[in-house]
Amino acid sequence: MLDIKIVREDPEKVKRALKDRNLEFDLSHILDIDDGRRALIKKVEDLRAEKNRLAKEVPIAQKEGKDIGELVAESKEVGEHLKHLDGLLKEHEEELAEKIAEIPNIPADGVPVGESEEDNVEIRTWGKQPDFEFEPKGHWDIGTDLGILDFERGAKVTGARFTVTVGAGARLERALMNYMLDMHTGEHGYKEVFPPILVNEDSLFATGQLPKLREDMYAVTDDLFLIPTAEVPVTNLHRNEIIPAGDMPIKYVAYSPCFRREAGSYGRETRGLIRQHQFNKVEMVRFVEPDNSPTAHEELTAQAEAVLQGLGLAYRVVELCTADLSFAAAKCYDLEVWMPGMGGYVEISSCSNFSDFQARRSNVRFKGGDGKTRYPHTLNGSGLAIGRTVAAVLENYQRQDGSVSIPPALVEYMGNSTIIAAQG
RNA sequence: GGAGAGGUGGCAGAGUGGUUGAAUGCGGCGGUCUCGAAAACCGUUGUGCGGGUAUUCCCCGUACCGAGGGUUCGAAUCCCUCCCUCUCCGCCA
Repeated sequence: MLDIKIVREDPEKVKRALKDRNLEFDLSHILDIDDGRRALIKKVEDLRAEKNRLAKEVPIAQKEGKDIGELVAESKEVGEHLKHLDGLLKEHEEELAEKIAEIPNIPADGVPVGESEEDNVEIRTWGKQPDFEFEPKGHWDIGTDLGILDFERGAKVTGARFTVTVGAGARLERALMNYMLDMHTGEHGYKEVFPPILVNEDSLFATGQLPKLREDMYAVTDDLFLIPTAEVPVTNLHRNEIIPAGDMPIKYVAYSPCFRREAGSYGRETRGLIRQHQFNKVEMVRFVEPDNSPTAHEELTAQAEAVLQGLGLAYRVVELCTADLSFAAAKCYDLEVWMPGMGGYVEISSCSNFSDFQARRSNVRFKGGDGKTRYPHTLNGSGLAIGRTVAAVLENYQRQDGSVSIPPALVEYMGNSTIIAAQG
């Protein structure tokens, strides 16, 4: 959520941001509501002051044995007027809150302006794409042939885009989860949390999924939703809190399953593990002081990259342009892993700086060293999406005989196996 | 799911209609004292919004005692709905 003061004081900046995102938005309407709202606040508070004054006079007059009839009558009159204006004010405030919640975050300075994902900018690449002396297979074929990915039974048990991992496949999923969590807790200083995977609407509003992306999520009974990412529960851990000075910065890492309806995406990347309705992910979330967020963002991105490097997977880092930036993000790097079987790069991590956008929506503040209360900046990044990592390992480490060698870093997590052979 | 109790400032804990943003204690911050520290004593102690010839320290108004409504001239105090916590029972991985 943007600060209404910024919209009021620097509407040109907001207009530019919206234009860069290729959005049409009527700011003048918002400013009109805000003007009306502030005028009403003044009137309402003056009336309230008057009413408070009268109410205080009543017991005094009573003590002095005076007639309070006139005071009461006057107070009643003020009360009527107040009630009317208060109702109007409430309407203004609700409309303003609704409108301002629909404005996306302002892109950070330096974010490339673009019209579509075509305009994203490659920042760097890492690693060497493996050479094969044979035609590399897609991970769906590798996994199916080895008996470690079962797409058909996943579809039977639940439906399309649900997959069962079996034997060494299931173990690989678990190994990756532990490998990533161990790295981020052990080497990068994150505190591990294991959050609820059902969240309420307030939490989804705070991180920016609601109101816009309702259709992309699974709603269950009791007004709860399955989380699309651990970002939601973890970022909401401190909703409506003031973080004490000594507790900043905060670094959380969480494993969670993620659920996405992927409404409207049918037909795109449907094969294999790339676009599932349920997948596992390890997510890093940070709360930092505003000045530190650009540095923290680079650091967080490097920490996600460290996982790919540890696994020996070639990848590239792409900075999203204004058109591709998500609603709440001010700046975002995508990590795209090389998939030899698919013959292309696939997004495996998204590392974003949300500036104070989510903090405002969730009303998280922190006490600075100077004793002032301010909004922190929030950041998060996948470290990594596990399903896609399984796919990447299978494709990059496949061998001519159909088996898959296990990346050295994962051997200890795979019961010291070095190879995945066909399952019995 | 049933029965009961309860949600007050960082914490503990008063406060059942009247000048209460809220006693008291602890904690925190500042100071006095001390070579220094402790103790003692004194002072101070939240958040949001609006306004102000205040714009890195201020002043005025207003709101906030789980949330939202209601009664009243006036509500932390009374009424209603919801949420949460605790105890006991039931059920249960």
